Amino acid sequence: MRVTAGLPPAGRAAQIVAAAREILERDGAAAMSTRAIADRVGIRAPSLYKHFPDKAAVENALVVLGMTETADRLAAVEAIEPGLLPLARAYRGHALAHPHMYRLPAARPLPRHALPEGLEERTAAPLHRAVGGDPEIARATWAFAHGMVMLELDGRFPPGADLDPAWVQGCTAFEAAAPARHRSADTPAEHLH
Amino acid sequence: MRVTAGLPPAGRAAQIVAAAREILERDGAAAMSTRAIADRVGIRAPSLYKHFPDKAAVENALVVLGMTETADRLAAVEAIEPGLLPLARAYRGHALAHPHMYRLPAARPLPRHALPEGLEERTAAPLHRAVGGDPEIARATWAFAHGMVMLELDGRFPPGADLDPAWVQGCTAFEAAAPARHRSADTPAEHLH
DNA sequence: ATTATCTATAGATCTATAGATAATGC
DNA sequence: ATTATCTATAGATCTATAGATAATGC
Repeated sequence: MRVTAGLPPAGRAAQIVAAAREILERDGAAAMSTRAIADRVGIRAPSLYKHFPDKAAVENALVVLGMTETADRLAAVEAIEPGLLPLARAYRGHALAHPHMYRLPAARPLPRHALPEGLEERTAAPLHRAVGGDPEIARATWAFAHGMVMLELDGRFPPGADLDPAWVQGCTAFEAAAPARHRSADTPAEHLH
Repeated sequence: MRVTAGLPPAGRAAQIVAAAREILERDGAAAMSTRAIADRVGIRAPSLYKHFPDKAAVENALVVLGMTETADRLAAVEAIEPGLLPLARAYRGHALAHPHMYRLPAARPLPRHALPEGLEERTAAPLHRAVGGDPEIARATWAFAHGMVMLELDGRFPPGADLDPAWVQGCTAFEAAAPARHRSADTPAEHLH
């Protein structure tokens, strides 16, 4: 009962982050005001400052949450079905399912000072492995995936266009360029210079 | 003299767009308030509404300007030195030189209703030609270039990283996937399925 | 005694409209 | 007569602080 009614400070901070997340996911970053967050928690906006030093701290918590979930999801996909294309599909699916949670850590400068040690690397690791460890190709592939997601989220492709072929083309092209390592049988083998 | 002192309405609208652009390029979209624009023109903010129905109309003029300049630049590069890599370098250079002007038409939903007929297609045409006309590869390549630019602008790559190799890798990969057409001699020819 | 919360409010914005005034063009 | 401009201001925000009050934990 106590737990349900008046939650302790530690739980309150978690409630605030959860509320911020719900507003962010439903209405976007612009709607995520301190007042909107507080309303959802059932307190007044100034009370937030007893739990977080400022609004950026709440946002940073969401960034960490978003990156962690992405990292977990990509790692899970990698474990089940290795390869670039499955990873890319999961990446796209996750971003489209949570567009605002995607934008927060991906489409803005990253608050690196607020991140747990190693999270950024952990998020990138499955992609790095999928392209055979080449950092240049990993960057190019990341940019491709990020660009595809952003252009789709911003409605920049023709309305109703089937974007799957473009994803396949991109993944195929980068797989072909990647150093052969655990390459699946149906991928054409070719020389690299 | 008359021209320099009190410009006619038509010129005033152009002045407003120019002022908005200068603020946008220097301080970004958030700084481009109606008041900041008006200050720079030397009038009061409410006077803007005699020349534009609302602030969005001024922004739309900047979007058209940005897209037109990008289209012109890419067409010029294509005429001088055909190929995907020169185009990509020009694209990157233009975006880095004018980051906020890049973001306005590229990193937000596009106000298509406010665009001159054919401008969107004209901007995309050089890239389409550079990848041999395949629309899927063109989309993938566009996404790659946009992603590279956005990640660089948002400081998402490691600080001080040399991104040129990633651009080369991406362009090479997509050129290899593109249908052979005016392909340069040093590009490895290979089959497509 | 400490902590969480509240009310009240500072202090900065923003876009846009209403209505008055001055300047320009027939 | 029309047009551009002005002042004044509506009406909505925003984040964050100050200081009072209530509740909780020794």
